[in-house]
Amino acid sequence: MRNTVEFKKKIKIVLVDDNVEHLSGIRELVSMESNFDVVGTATSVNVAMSLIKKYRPNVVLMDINMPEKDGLTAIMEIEKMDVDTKVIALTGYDDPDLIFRAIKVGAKGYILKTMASAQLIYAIEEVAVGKIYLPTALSSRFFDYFQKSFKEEHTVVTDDDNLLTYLTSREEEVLDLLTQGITYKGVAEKLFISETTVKTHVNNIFQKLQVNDRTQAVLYALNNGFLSKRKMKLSV
Amino acid sequence: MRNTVEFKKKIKIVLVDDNVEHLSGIRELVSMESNFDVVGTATSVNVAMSLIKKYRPNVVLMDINMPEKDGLTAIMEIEKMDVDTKVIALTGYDDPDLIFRAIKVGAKGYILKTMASAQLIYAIEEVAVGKIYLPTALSSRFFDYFQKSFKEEHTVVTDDDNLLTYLTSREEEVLDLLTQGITYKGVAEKLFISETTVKTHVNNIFQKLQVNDRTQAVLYALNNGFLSKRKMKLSV
DNA sequence: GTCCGTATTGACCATGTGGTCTAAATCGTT
DNA sequence: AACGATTTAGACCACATGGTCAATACGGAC
Repeated sequence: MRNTVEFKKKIKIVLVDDNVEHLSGIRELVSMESNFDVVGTATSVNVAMSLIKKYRPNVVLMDINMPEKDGLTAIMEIEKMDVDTKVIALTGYDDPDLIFRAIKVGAKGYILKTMASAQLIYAIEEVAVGKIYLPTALSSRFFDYFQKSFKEEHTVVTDDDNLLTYLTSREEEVLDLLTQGITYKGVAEKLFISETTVKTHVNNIFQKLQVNDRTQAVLYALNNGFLSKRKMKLSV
Repeated sequence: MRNTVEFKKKIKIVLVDDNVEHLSGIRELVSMESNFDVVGTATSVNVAMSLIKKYRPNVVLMDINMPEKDGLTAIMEIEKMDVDTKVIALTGYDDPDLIFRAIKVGAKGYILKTMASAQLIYAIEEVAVGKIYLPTALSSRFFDYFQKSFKEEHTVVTDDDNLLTYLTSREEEVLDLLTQGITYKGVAEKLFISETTVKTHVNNIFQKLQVNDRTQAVLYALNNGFLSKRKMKLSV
């Protein structure tokens, strides 16, 4: 298994950590692998970015507990560069929110500093070939967090006393057009009905949604998952 | 290890699959475990729901490739019941979108029918004790999909030609109030300026956002991450 | 000091919008 | 056949909204 790797190019790595001792520690550890090539190290995000632009490494090990310029925004910037450089987040804390945000901004791996060195090596190898690596302990934290954040969104949208449910289908059509910023006249033309009729519908919508102008109606619709409804019917 | 389990209560399981043969196959498989107790099986979501309400199982194995009432909506409903019943999605396909949606609606596990039976047993045990179980192969699919969907959102919001950037800070304040559905008079009172001034600001906003009424302005603001901006400054 | 951008305010007017009342045609239900 | 809900439509009115022009005041930039 390891032999096949020998034939490939070495994995180019850049290390980023504001703590110099950590940096050399990690460097020593990573350098022990014969197919790893540490092309640069940095103690600040700014230096790291220029290193990355220069060497185009395969993998960046990024400490995300740095002051000044935050490690997360650094990951975002690297992602925005749209190059083939993968970032593994490195930190001391297994805070679910931090894990979630790191993955969200594009980290391809997340390793705790307390984890065994073998795990770090393995993560680098996996990430280098395009996979995403999250230790099981961390991935379950991630999933928990993910589901919770979605459950909150749900309870808001799926609320039983959602006034949108009182709308008739025609009123929904009209509201749909209102949420696109269309005037009475525009709606009337689209639905092939008179402007007066549109006004009647709109007034009924206001009554049912307990608002008194179109902006509030649109806001209510958007905040209560009006757009999500038709999506649900097709895809969930 | 297994001995400690013996002292605990058995894990109550409900199986749901529209294919009767699959159903009996899974039942046979699951029943072999001494600490599993299959309290019911169903070939339709409706029957399944009443079984779940009746027996309050610890785990539900749910085939999500069923016609008529979809398995995913079934999971949503179970979640909405807010009971301590965990659902493991069971399917033949490792479609990333399907995996993502299943987890999104609250599935605590996702197993392919082609996977080894030992994996299913393990998944049930893990999920029963409150963990989330996704085989590595599937979790990497999930993460890929997750990051892609977020990357798309990003590119929209971070768009360079975002007209919102042309607004002055005062105009942003006014727009902020507009996105809450407040009238000229209301805005004037909140900002301690005259109604006329508000109108001027609003007109300038329309010019800059290239729209011609407040609804469209609000929609533009919402669609281009106006609200997300202040959040970002604090939390990313 | 002068210029430019921003914030402020007033006046005027056309039109869009919201509120209310009435009423006809249609459709499904009882 | 009768009823209720929905969809359609007109009339009328008050007021909010959007468009335009002009003017003052303040701050920073050159």
